[in-house]
Amino acid sequence: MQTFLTLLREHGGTGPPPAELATLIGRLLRDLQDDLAQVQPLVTAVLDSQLRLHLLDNADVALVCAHVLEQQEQQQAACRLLEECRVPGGSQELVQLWNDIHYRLVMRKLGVAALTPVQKFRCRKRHPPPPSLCPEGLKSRNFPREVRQKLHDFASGVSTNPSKAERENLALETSLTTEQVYNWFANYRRRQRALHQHTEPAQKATAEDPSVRERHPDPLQPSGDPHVDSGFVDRSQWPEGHEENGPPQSPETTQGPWEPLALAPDFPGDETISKPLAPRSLQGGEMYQEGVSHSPATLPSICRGPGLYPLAASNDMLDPSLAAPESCLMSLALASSKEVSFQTGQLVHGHGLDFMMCPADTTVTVSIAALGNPSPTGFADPPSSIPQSTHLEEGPGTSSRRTEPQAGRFLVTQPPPQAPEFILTQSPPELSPAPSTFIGPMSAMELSQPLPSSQVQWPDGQASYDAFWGARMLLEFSGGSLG
DNA sequence: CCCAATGATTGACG
DNA sequence: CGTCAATCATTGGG
Repeated sequence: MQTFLTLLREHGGTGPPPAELATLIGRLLRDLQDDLAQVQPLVTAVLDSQLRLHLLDNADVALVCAHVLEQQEQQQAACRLLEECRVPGGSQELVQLWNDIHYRLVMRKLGVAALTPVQKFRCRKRHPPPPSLCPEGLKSRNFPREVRQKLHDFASGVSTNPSKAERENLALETSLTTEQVYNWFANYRRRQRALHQHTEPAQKATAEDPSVRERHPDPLQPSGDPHVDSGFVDRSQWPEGHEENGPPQSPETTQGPWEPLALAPDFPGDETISKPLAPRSLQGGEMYQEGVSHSPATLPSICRGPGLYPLAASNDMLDPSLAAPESCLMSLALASSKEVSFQTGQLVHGHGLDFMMCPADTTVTVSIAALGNPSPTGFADPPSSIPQSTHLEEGPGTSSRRTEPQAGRFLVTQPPPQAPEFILTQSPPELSPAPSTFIGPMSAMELSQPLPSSQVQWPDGQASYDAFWGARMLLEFSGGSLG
């Protein structure tokens, strides 16, 4: 102790270099910080030292010195100290101390013994810590917009109650922890329920469904197209959904197997459809129902016209969620076929499609863009080499967990050369388990049977593809009537 | 300053 | 262990 004091007073190139000295003093100050009587002379010596600025670059030194000053009611001096110290990388502790100092000042000014959380927040806003203490700036507590968008899309497109595997996938995609993903969905479900109990307490049949989207304009869905938002089907509605949740609701009730359309009240669902089923094309940049793993930022715009267009142009990421249980993907397909049957233009990707839920006599135009090279063994096999891409940003602390799901993950940077198109003209949607027969002209085919899931054939009839690795489908329904 | 939105935490429950 | 409800803390915007 005395040694340090003399060292500080008489430092003249003989002692250890300043950085080393700062480390030592920092350690000493830390050890003594609870003993004000002992630490005080040391702090004074540091602050009076010629090496003051060097020493204060040590986080421990700065912290204890500022703390001591603050305890001595020298808040201004403590703040000046924190402003002039240059701790490399900043320090959360120092930021906290900075805030505590200003809390104290505000408390004194207001004459109160404690601050409410909101008062603290205002104080932090009014007195932000110096940049040197937090070089990365203050980060928002809220998740980034893209992250929330992705979670929202999953909730509205796949499930509000994702399985553990799905949550883990989402966590990987969003750089959140699985716990954060879980919390998000829990909050989402809860708040959706609360919202509906307020907005439509009368409509019991539908109000109890937590999956229906809110009516308020969603800040995350600014497209203004209500079609976009209506594509929700809870996975548990379908036979594959094993994790039953929510109030039991028989699919065979008045609404049929389809979920009521929250945002399309014009379509009662069990009535013969009266609206023209004019096929609608996606406009450039228009939002469409999102697949499992694509955030809007990565979604390409679709231009429809004669012929087919690659639906993904660049750096599209395909992820392990495509290999998720069939139920997930089937639900998505079913949701789409249902929703899109009235609001065309749904974009889906997945392992396969099940059109059994389609309205009878519906002509379904399915445009498929393969993200990769079609092969006889699979729709589009993952590229052998994974091109580098900036899409997948490794978040801190996640790299270790990324290993095993990454097996099925690949990135696509090249649009497919040519995507085929075929037309399904579907007979009444009996749930016939009969295998489908594909008879089709060149680039279109007629289906006389419901298309079983996981089986779609290219028009050329060459091969059957059961894995849509990265395929995206644009479904356009027209001319059908509800049966 | 107020308020709504949002993420996290906690305890109860099956 | 997973879910829910209640509640807290934080935040952004009017």
